[in-house]
Amino acid sequence: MSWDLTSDRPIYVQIIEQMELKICSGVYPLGSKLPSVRELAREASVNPNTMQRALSKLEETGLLYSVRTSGRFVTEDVNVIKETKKRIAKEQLKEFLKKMTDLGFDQQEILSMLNDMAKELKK
Amino acid sequence: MSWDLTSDRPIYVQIIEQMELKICSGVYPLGSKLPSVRELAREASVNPNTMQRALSKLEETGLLYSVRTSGRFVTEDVNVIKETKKRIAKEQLKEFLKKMTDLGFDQQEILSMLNDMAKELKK
DNA sequence: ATTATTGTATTAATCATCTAATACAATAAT
DNA sequence: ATTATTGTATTAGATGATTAATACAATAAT
Repeated sequence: MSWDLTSDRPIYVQIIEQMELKICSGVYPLGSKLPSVRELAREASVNPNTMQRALSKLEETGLLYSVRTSGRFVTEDVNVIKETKKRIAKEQLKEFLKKMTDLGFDQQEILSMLNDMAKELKK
Repeated sequence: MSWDLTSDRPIYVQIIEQMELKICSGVYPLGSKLPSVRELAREASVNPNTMQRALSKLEETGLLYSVRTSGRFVTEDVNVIKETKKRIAKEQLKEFLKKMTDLGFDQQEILSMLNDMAKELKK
């Protein structure tokens, strides 16, 4: 498991987002058991409290649930995951389009640049 | 002039990015004089020190320059602006594509969703 | 000449995040 | 029964961003 906590945003927020991504993409499968808070904290090289904070937030949105003394699990509800995926995608699209149009690019230019970049990344 | 400083990133970083955007898109034209540090701070509802910090960073990248006691100006070098615009666009494209592919979308899906969102925003 | 405005620097206080060090209760594992 | 592991809670300290309150030097405006 890899963690990239190098951005200028709060660490616990970065953890939330990357955990969401891992769940949506199946790195942590539906209903599967997560490593313990302490283990995850070790993995990510953060304080257990920080990891705990992120995980608690993820329970509020229904993506995780915890069984006291047994462990923490990914939701078994496919819908929650689908909705999360949709929500994130929409956020990303909106943010990206706003920034690019603010920069002065029109839709055609954006699509063209996107194709170029996709090609470049495929290499 | 409008400022959106509501994200979870450091305020001075948000200012830097929005200032870059305003310069690249011509809100602050080539060679034009900016409002004073104090005035900009008032506009953005931040402490003058915070604004000063952001502006100093923008000088390091050559986008602004200051003439002591006279004021602060946008660079007259078109190239600097062009390069900045290119740099930001590339960053955005890369970040966006990574997140979307991490989420599990393929290129075709991404393009399709982008078109949908563009239509929706145009309304 | 005087005044106001400019960018800049300094120091202290405040606030949120993060770390650190524990502790507790519940229960699975032994 | 005992032990180890689980999630959770609490308190204190460290760090960095932000605000606050000034101060200074240079010069444009008057």
